[in-house]
Amino acid sequence: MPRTTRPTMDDVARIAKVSKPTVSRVLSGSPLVSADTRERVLAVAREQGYALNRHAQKLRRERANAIAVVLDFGSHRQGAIGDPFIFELLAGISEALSVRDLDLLLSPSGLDTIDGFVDLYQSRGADGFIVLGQGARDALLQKVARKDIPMVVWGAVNEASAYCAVGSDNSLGGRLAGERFLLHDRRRWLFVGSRQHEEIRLRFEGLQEAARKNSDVEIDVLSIESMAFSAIHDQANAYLKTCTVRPDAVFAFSDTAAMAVIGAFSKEGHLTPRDYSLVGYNDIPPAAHFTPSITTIAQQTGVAGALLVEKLMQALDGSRPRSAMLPTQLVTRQT
Amino acid sequence: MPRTTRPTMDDVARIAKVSKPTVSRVLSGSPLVSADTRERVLAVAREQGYALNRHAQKLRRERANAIAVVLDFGSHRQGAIGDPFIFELLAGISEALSVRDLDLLLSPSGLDTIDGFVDLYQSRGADGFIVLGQGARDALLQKVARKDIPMVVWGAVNEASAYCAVGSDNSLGGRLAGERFLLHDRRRWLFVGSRQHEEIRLRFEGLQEAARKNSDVEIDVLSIESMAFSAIHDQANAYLKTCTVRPDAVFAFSDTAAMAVIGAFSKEGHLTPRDYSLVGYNDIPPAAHFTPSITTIAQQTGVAGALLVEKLMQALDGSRPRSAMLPTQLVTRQT
DNA sequence: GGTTTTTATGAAATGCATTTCAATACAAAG
DNA sequence: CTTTGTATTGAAATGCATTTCATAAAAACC
Repeated sequence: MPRTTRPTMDDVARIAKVSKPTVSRVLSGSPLVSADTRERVLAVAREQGYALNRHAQKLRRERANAIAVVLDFGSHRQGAIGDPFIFELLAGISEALSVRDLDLLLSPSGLDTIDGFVDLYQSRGADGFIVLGQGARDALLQKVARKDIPMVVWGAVNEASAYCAVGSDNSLGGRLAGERFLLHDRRRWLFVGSRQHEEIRLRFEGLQEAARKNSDVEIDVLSIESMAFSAIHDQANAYLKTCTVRPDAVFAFSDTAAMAVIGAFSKEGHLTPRDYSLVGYNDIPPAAHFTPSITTIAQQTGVAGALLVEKLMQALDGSRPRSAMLPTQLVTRQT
Repeated sequence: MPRTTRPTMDDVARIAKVSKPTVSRVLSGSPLVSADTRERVLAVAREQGYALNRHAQKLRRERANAIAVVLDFGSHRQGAIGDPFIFELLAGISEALSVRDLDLLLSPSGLDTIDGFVDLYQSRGADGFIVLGQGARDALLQKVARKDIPMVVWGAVNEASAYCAVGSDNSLGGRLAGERFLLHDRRRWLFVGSRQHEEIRLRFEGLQEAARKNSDVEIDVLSIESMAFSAIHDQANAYLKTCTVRPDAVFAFSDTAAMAVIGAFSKEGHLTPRDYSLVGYNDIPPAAHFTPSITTIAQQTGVAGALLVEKLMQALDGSRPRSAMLPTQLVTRQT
């Protein structure tokens, strides 16, 4: 007759004729057990189909062994403007956590208020947080950081900030785009993106900085309201129809947005690279194969996830990791 | 002097002058407490900054309140062929779980063997599993299902399968593509994708089925080895250079792959829609705005996530949910 | 007024592993 | 042969909330 209830550590101990602590030691790889005891215990555990109860373990150890990754799906759905880019970031994080044997809790609910963060943290639901894109909630994150909750953020790097951020040099990205426009003698620039997002605002600032090198340059802004692909497309289309002077340079906050702009503008006969230069952001794979291929700003996605996790580990160890800025690079293509 | 150790339920009980069970009842919203006791307890809990220990709760309740979502990042990195599509699926799942107050454990490690699944399940790390894309590991999943572990899979729907699957009608998708090719009098078809993946194999079968309606049709297969965007691009390019007869119709397993093919072929002067018809898969947002815009098969991403979760809930309740097939649709565009 | 029901609350048992501290056994040293 | 050190192992305390069962109090019924 098969056992009706799962074996516990006590059962294993009894059958292997050792004590519970010994079983515990074996299972957590402690060197304090003799080789044959270890083997005996492992054999019994295996033959009994024993699996240790993670919650008992976490309760006792007083840590969750899990990291919450916060991600604003809202802005990534229906149009996925979030790009393969965020996905790669997530993949990198997942891998880095995996290596450290930490669970990844994806976008737990309730993290739109401090209380949500504090509660999840205090209730030991997560040992730390990785926030992807501070978006428009910088204020919230500042408060979280002040509560001494381990957290790192992907996004705009700001030395004055209370939290540790990792992100690419957005302002440099903007500058690179602007310099390219200058090189091509473009004077009427259009910035596409929402300045509510800190990181995107920095890109805009970089662009402005480049613009100052030539007093003729004028920058207009198309402030994106929805992240949905088709919404951007429509907004861009409407813009072109109503603007007094058509832009001869466009800097879009993402490659996907750039694609939307290309489509919208071409419907009105405004073509790149003929009529305007275009620079996107992120260098997602299709950007290279789009027609025309898209000039863009590449970020170092590969290392980003690992770096975020590394910084968070430092925070877990009680130290205060420094923010880090990853280099960005202009990838010159047709547009 | 501030308390050095977190308050426990006992503390709250003592301060509120009630017993521990009463606090527990209040916190879990039981109707078995009088209104003023409830209020008093909540007030004390708030003022003491009490947060219940989730692990103690999970230990006692004997459930994790968490679902593991398994996702093969490997095939989605460096080129993200996984598409915005998988991301949308994930968003849908995240939301549906959130509503039910379940945590989402993203791709926990070790789930590449049965033991991994069994262990995570038995150790109560997760109450159930959602697997995104059975890929090449159908055999593993069959075994998991036979262990009576609650699981639903996004992918190929096969009635003979031991597990519950939700997916779109892949074979219909293939048929629709084939019919379009027939309509345009295309005879030399090329299928781009790996038949190791069950879902993709079904699309191929659908295509074959359509082909049987006309005896002149010949189908060649470009078997994709890597999911990376540039790898597909290179493979497609190499194919075109070495094939004896150039294809006049291409059915690609994803829109992203379709983009890669368009790029690769156009380099050799082989253009769509002039020289060949092309049908992609997934209808990701950029597909509509690519130049040329891509004809594709649309899946019902919106409901997929919610449906997966719903089926899994049934499985958790002990019933055996039926597999479900979502309709697919041809979206006709330029290619 | 006495009895049955309902409502509200508490005592104690339970879920399970880890860690500290003490004890034993055995080997090395003097 | 005693002393000291080392390697193994175990008893008991600990981490914290939920649930069952029992009890007390209040309300409803005859």
